[in-house]
Amino acid sequence: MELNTPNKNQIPATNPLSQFEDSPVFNYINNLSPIELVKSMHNGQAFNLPSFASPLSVFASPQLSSQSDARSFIRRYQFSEPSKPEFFQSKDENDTSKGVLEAAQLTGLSVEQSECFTPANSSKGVITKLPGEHMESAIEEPIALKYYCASPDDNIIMVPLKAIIEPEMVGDPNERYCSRESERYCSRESEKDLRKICRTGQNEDEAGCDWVALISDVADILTLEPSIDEESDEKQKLVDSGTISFISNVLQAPQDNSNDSKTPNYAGSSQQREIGEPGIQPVESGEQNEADQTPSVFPGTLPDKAVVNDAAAKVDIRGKSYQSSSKQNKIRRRCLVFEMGAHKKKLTFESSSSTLSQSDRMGANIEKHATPRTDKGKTLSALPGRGIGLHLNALTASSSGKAVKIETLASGKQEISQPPSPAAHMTSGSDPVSKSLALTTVETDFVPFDNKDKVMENAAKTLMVVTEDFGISSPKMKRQKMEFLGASSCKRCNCKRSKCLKLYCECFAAGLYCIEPCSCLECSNNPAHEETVLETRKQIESRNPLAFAPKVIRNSDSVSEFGEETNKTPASARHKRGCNCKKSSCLKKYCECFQGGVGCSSYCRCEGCKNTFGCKNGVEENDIKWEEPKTHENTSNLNLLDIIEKGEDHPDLIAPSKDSRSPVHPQIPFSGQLSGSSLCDVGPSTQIMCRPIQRFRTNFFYHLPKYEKHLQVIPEDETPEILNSNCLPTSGVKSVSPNSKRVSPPHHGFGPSTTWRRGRKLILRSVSPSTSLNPPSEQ
DNA sequence: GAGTTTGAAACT
DNA sequence: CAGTTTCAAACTC
Repeated sequence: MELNTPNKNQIPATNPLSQFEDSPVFNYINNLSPIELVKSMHNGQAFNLPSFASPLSVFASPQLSSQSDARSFIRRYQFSEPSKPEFFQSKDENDTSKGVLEAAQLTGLSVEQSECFTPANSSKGVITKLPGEHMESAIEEPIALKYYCASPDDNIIMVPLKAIIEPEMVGDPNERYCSRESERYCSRESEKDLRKICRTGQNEDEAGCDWVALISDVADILTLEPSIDEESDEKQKLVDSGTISFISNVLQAPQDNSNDSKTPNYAGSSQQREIGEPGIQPVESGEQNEADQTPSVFPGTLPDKAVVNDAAAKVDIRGKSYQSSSKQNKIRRRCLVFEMGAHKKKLTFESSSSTLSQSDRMGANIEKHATPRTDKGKTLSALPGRGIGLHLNALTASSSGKAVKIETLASGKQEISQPPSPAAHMTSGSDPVSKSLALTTVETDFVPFDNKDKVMENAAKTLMVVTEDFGISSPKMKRQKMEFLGASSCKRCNCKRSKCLKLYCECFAAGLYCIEPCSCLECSNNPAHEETVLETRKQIESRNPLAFAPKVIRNSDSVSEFGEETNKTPASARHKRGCNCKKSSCLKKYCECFQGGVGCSSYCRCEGCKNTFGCKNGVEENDIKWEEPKTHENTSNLNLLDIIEKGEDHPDLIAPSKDSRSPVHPQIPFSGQLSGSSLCDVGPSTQIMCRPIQRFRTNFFYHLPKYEKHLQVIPEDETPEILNSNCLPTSGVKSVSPNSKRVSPPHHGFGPSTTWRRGRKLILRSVSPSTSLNPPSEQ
């Protein structure tokens, strides 16, 4: 602590007072009318060198390390002004500083700002009122601003999240003492507060909203983080676990993390880099704490990540080789089709945020963050002719589903249950498992594509740990866990000869690049062969515009509100082309209809069909007792079918069938399991975006077969205008294949993104130039 | 995990 | 477009 004193003295000494006046802090203060007068009077005094030294030396924490000097200085510098008057009154500065404080106290905000620059305080100040340029930043980069704010030196100071979501906590006097100790205390408090918030947020819509926002923001940070990760893949993993840990920590009981300033975790290092102070500890320091990282995730890692982003950039500027760009390139891109990005994201978010419940909002938020980020998205979105679509679907969605499912199991109620609602799931605050799972699910959204896989695996592992911790270790559970693990990796192909460039390949068919978990040989379905992939895809689409379209379509007329039963009929959905099963009786996953959880239809040419999901001869499901598989011959009763399907004009608008039958269906292909491919299978190229949160929110689909899971509520009447404009005419295009099989209209390459409104899921689409708008010319 | 079965996709 | 081949997932043991 003694060492710090010289530094702080020296540093300010090198800075002319004029610099202080130009500093953001002053700008900010200037904006505070009460302060303005005082400031003009005492600039020099308030920031003269001696004033910095004394207080700090008194309160400096013994734990201070040289590495944190930079940060210390900044913070000191920030809070020295206000703190001095109250606690270090000395000299003539007193009057000035005090005056500042008093003036500041005239307004709550002023007080917060003027008082010690604790993270909480500062954060609030920043969020509430940002001076000049920072205000702009606030608009453009709210996330960043929430976690750090500019220091006088234009450096970034980490700001705990507490104030952001729970401003009232700022008032804690304890946090206003700006010694090192108190600072650390504040950090801990912030962490606690955040956890607290997370808990309380589950019960409070408003709080929940904030919480969601927080998580979303965190997601942003976390998502971005990998791109600037300077360390190796090993560290990448660390990050992944860290993200999970973060979520876990948020929900778990408060834990101490007193090493905020001392522990050179992400925060410390990044901050220091950011500040660019000598003695800054390299990132390596963060590694030393791999184990500690989890506990410190909150006060440190989170904000750090935010800082790191900037830091990395700045560091690069400074000539340090942190390889941020190369890291970005390292991120594997898996999607073949990409999200449109901001527009869609915004659209989704907005539409969902207005009327949705907390969970809805959460989903929306998460969704919002899940979509467009990652360099992958950036890179690929630029690809011409690519549709808009995010195909993490399977991964995220399925994993979510798994999470939910397992959670239910954890509760010991039923293996494949239908949680009341995602919200309920999230708000069942008393259940740690739920929390953990829920967050795990949510958290997956924060991760970039390939990281998602890793994260999901981590999440799955975490889930396993959690479930085991709670005594959930039955063989069945273990199996489910393993399934979950499998699902976490989304699609995995095992192609040997197709080079993963044919529809045989599930990854390719799903619009995904193959990833490590795949066991394919001579795989060309990777970013390295991007052109080949796209070209091949184009060829396939030219041959069959529906090749990448969802395999299961639903009749729009059956779409209804969630609560309605109108669309619970399997017959309301059908396989795009119908199956051609001969031996499986359409009772195995060989059958795409069965796999998709839909009944065989007149489109099918199956023999000995026993598909109990529906009747291709037009028998309404209502007439079917699903517990008793009903056998029916493949009678191509087109007339009846036409009647039944006259609403098929919206093949891709699928009601979320809160299908009650599927859950009890004796032959549900998935029996609660969500194969990693589930989503992708259905709509890969359909580009239906089933994000984790969506899955999470639509957990009632978990029991549904993979296809059906893809086809969730997309009420046409509620389809956003922007979407409607892109949607097929409601009149629908019924196309008939040469073999008398009706073909669903092409999806126009719309990469639907989904959102929720009034409890229903909307799929937002964007036009993909690559997909033909012409009626499908089914083979 | 190896082998078989199955049916979609691809090819002719 | 029907028939055949190829292919990889699903399934069985």
